[in-house]
Formats: sequence, C-alpha cells, structure tokens
Amino acid sequence: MVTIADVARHAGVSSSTVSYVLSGKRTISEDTRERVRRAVDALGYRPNASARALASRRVNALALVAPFRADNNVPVLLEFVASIAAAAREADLDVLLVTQEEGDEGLLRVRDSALVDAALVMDLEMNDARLPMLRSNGLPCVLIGYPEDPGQLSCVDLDLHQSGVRAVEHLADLGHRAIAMFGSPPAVYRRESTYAVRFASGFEEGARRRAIAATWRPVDQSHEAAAAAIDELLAERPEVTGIVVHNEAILPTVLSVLESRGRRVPDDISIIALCPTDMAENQRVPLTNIAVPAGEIGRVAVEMLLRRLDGAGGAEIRLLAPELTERSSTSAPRNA
Amino acid sequence: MVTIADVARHAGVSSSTVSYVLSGKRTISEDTRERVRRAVDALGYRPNASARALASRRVNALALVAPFRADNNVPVLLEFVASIAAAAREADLDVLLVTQEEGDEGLLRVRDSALVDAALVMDLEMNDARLPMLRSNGLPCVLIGYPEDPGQLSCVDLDLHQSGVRAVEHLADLGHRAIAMFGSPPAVYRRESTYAVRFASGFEEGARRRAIAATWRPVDQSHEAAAAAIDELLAERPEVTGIVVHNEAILPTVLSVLESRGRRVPDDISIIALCPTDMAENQRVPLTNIAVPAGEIGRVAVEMLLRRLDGAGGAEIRLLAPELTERSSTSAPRNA
DNA sequence: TTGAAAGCGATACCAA
DNA sequence: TTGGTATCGCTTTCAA
Repeated sequence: MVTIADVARHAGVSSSTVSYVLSGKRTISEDTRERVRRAVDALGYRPNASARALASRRVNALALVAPFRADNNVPVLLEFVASIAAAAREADLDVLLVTQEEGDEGLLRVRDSALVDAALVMDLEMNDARLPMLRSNGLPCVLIGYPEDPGQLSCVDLDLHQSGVRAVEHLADLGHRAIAMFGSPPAVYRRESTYAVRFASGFEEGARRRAIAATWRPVDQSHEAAAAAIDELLAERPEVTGIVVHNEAILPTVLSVLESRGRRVPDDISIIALCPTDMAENQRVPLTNIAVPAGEIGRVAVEMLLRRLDGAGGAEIRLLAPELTERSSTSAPRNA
Repeated sequence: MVTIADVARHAGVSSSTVSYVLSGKRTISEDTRERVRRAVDALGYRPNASARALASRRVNALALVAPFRADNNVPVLLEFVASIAAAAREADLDVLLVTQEEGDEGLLRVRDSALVDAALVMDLEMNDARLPMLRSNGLPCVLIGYPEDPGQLSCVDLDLHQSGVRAVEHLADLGHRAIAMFGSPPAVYRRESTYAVRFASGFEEGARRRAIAATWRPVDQSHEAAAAAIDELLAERPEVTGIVVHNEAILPTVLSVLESRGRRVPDDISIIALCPTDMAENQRVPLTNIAVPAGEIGRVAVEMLLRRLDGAGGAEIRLLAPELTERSSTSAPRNA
C-alpha cells in the first residue's frame, strides 16, 4: 500500500506538503507541486479514506435510504439511484446503501459510527414515521418526496399536486367533461406515499376547478387488476372519455384491454400518463405524458445535499414544475 | 461524539479493555464486562468506523458493482440488491454502491482508498472486460454470474445451462415436438450476458438431446416486439406447441397476444417461463416456471464473500440447481 | 513556501 | 485479568 509518506519521500518533500498539494488548501510553489504530482502518478497513490476521514472529520460519503421493495415504480427507482450515484461521484462522494428495512436504527448507526456525512431519503409518506428522527438526528438530510410537514428538512420532488391539476386541465382544455384516474396500487395509498397522495389531490382539485366529473381508484399492478378496473369503468361510467394513469406497470395493459373492448385511443378514450418519458414513448400508442424526471430529481437532490454540507443556507423545498408532452394518446372527445 | 475513552472513563477501566470487551478477543472478567456494557449503553457509544478501519485494516464494507441500467431484469435486480444488502448487514458489513459506469476505475479506486474489503460484481458477460482486473486486483471478489473463464474468482448463479435443458425436457416429456424460445432483448445477447447466453445454450442442448425441433430469438421488451415475435412464430412455425420465455417483461404480452390470436394457453400452446416465482404466480394464467432465486443467490454470494474474507479456502463455483414448478400454463399438446 | 509534530479514535502488542 | 502505549495514514496547527 502506498502511503503519503512514500509520496513525500519520492518527491523529496514533507508529507504535509503532499497533503496540501492534494487538497489545495495552501499555496505551493509551481515546482514542488509538479514534483508531488509526478510522485503521486508514479506511485499510483490514493489517500486512505479512513485515515483521511479520521483526521478531517469528513468521510465524503452519503447514505442512500432506498426502498428495495418491488413496488409500483421499479424502473423509476433505478433511475433515481443511478442519477444519485452519478451525481454523488461527480462531487467525490461515495454512496452507502441503507435499506428501508433497517429503519431509524440504520441511519442512527451510520451517523454514530461516522460512516457518512449526510443522508438522502427516498420514498416518503405524508406523515412519515422517520421524520422526527430525521429532523433531530443532526445529519444533513435531503428528502426525495414532499411530506406533510418537512420542518427544517430539505425536500425535492416533481410537483405532483400541480401535475395532477395539469393532467385534468389538459383533458378539460381538449373538451373532456367526464374523466377517471387509475392510480398506483392500493398499498401505496394506504401508506400514504407522498407522490401518490399529492398527485391524487391535484387530480381532485383540477376536477373541482374545471367542474369536471372525475373519479379515481387505486389499481394493482397485475394484468387482472387493470383489466377489471377498465371493465368496471366502462360499465359504470360509460360517459368517460379521458383516463389519467399514475401507474407505470399497467400502461401496456390499459392500452391493450381498451382496444380489446373496442375502445380506440385516442378516438374513443384519451389517455394521459404520469411516467418517465421513455416509457411514454415506447408504448403501442405513444402516450401523452407528464414526465417523471427521475434523473433530474436525483441530481438536484445531491446538489442540495452538497449545499447543506457546505453549510450554505438552510432547508429548501424544490418542487419541479411538471412538463406535459402531447403525443398520440390524447385528442378532443368525439362528441365535442 | 462519544469515544472509547469516554466509555473507559465511565466504566473505570482502560480503553483497551473496552476494545477487548467489544471485540471479544480477550477473556474479560464477568464484572468488568458488565460495567463496560453498561457504560456503552448509558453513553450510546458506537465505535468510529474510520478509526476502527485504520487501526484494524478492515473496513467491514463491501463494494456492490451493480448495473443500474433499465435492462431486462429490473425487478430481479432489485431483489438481488435487497437480499445482498440484508445478508451483508447480518454479517455486519456495509454496502458501498459502485455503478457499472464507473468501470474498472471504480473498483480500483475503492480498493486503493481502502473503502471496502471485498467486492461483489453483478451482470457479467461471457468474456467480461473486467475479468483481468478482477482476477488481479487483490480484492476478494464474488461474481454473480458465470463467465467463460472465471479463473480464481468465485462465482454464484442459478445453473442457467441446466435450466435451459430442463425447460426443453419438461416440454418434451409432455409430448411436445416443436418448440420455440423467446429470449431476452437483443442487446443482452450482444453483450453476451452470461445468464442469457448460458440459458440459450442449455435450450439448444436440450433440443438436441431430445431431437426436438427448436428455434429461439431475442425479443425486445416492448409490446410491439413481443407481439411481432408471436405473429412471426405463428406464421412461420404453426407446428409449435410450446414456448419457453426468458424475458420477464413480455410475459403479460405473450399471454394476451396469444389469446387475441385465438391460441389458448395451455390448450393450444404451453408456456414455460424463467422468472421469479411471484411473477409466475401473478400472471393472467399462472405460469409453469423455473424460478430465478434472486434472494438466495444474493445470500449465497455474501456467504461466499465472507468465507473468502476469513481466508477460508479458495475460489468456488456455486451453480444452484433449477427448480421447475408446474402451474397452469403447460400441458400435453392437443394432438399428442 | 515549507516542515515538524500533534492529533483524529480506534486496535493490538508488550508488560505486569 | 488488565493497563499502557505504539500504531494505523492522514489533516492541520504551529513554527520557521
């Protein structure tokens, strides 16, 4: 193992000089800096992370508290994790995985043993049981999701309430008067995931504002559940001409079942999805969608965390404005 | 921050005694041990991970090199990660995320900076470009996947070759004489992912052994691709009575398209899937499947890593025997 | 512009 | 059965 002392010897300087060259916290003559650089390269030196952390009281790592449950939004989850990892690495942070199951204890453990400088928490509930701990545990923390009362915690997410409103308004603007929403699985609402609850409340508010006849219901991810939801809808509310879908997994089923029931998209029924853009583009009928910008949310989350680590400013709430893209799944209703 | 010195003072012993109580590497009188235990609890002491790592030359962490690409097997990937994380925590190891994109450099970095003691690498290719580095980098390493020439690296995976054989044999035993396989996306074979290549080779060997007319082709994850694959198959090989599917994402589509083309499962066409059990159970028609035991593979991988860390023995190859479960999607062919 | 040396908080060897 | 202390590899203060 190559240590800083090896580098110092090789370069003919003291180890503190090597340290300063690497950190840039001291002005160093061009000459020595170059010699040190060369020694570092020649020996392939990389500072020992533990030693560095011990001395500097900074580990350069963040805890990622992620739900590895096979829930609604699996590909979205991956996109979150990937973008967080990439953004973290760019900021020279490593990512320590803390699973949801470890609970409060998990975060307290990594904090107390000084394994991380900060935490990034995904998958929040409106009144998340972890919030008291997160608020008081002293770790700089950014939430991906927007709970009821974040207190002094930073939050970032797509503005899901606004997204719900937009989805309804878009259909209303096209002339639809009766719409429905197929939501995420029941379990997601039962635990009050912020993204599901807020989107639903936006959906309701949009309907109220535009005086649209609107209903919604949770839908499980299975083919059967989606098919049943559609059949019930067609039977009970035949007047519906627009469907909002907040459930990535059932999108293909929704399209194929509607077709098999003799309903054409968008001629008979318009569809708007809340889903990642690539998913919207790759359906049998390219879907008008409000994008879930998972990559951007992840990047912003890391940025916000860095700002807190630098002690620059307090908590912030960042809700990204929804972007709706018109594709082939929406049109004016036939009888409009 | 509570340090070992605080605990020592509180318990009226030396800090080395505290260390020994915690590590159990020395016999301690019942009395002092109890006093130290109480002090630890009273102060809420948790050893500083960096200090411990620096002194003991062991960080108690493993690198998880995972592909966060939205590939074929997304839910499976999650199951891997979840089970690995759980098993690691049980062994008191933390998990550091290293993304595929960081490449060789990523692993070298975490090794050189002593961030981890070992590595777990997922998603291997038959002649993975990382193999030379993995073999020589000095980090104890377990591969999830079975490449062409693992050398002195430990591997664990489902026995995919055997799984392919079994799938064919099961259909052959039922009396099918002409079968087909829908594989993973083309990109997966292009990069020669071990799981896809080995399953396909097993499929071919099974067909050879039983003198079954068998063909296979990669299939993209989209609805269109799956539908096209089915229509081509029905047109070009109407004699086919059994289909093996190694592509979780298209399972629902395969079932619904077959039905919409007037083919009943299993009456007209039998289906065997290689997929996780819950996925097989939750299709419109419960699928006969060979299970992808992601959870078990993850656990075994961590076990193998621990064994290597303890210096107990060399490289091992563990290929888990396939388990086939008969459900409603297979039967004897009609004309048999 | 640089070096010497005192920590950082543990572990583990050497003594007693 | 226990304590003292050198040590791990780095950062950062104090001096020059």
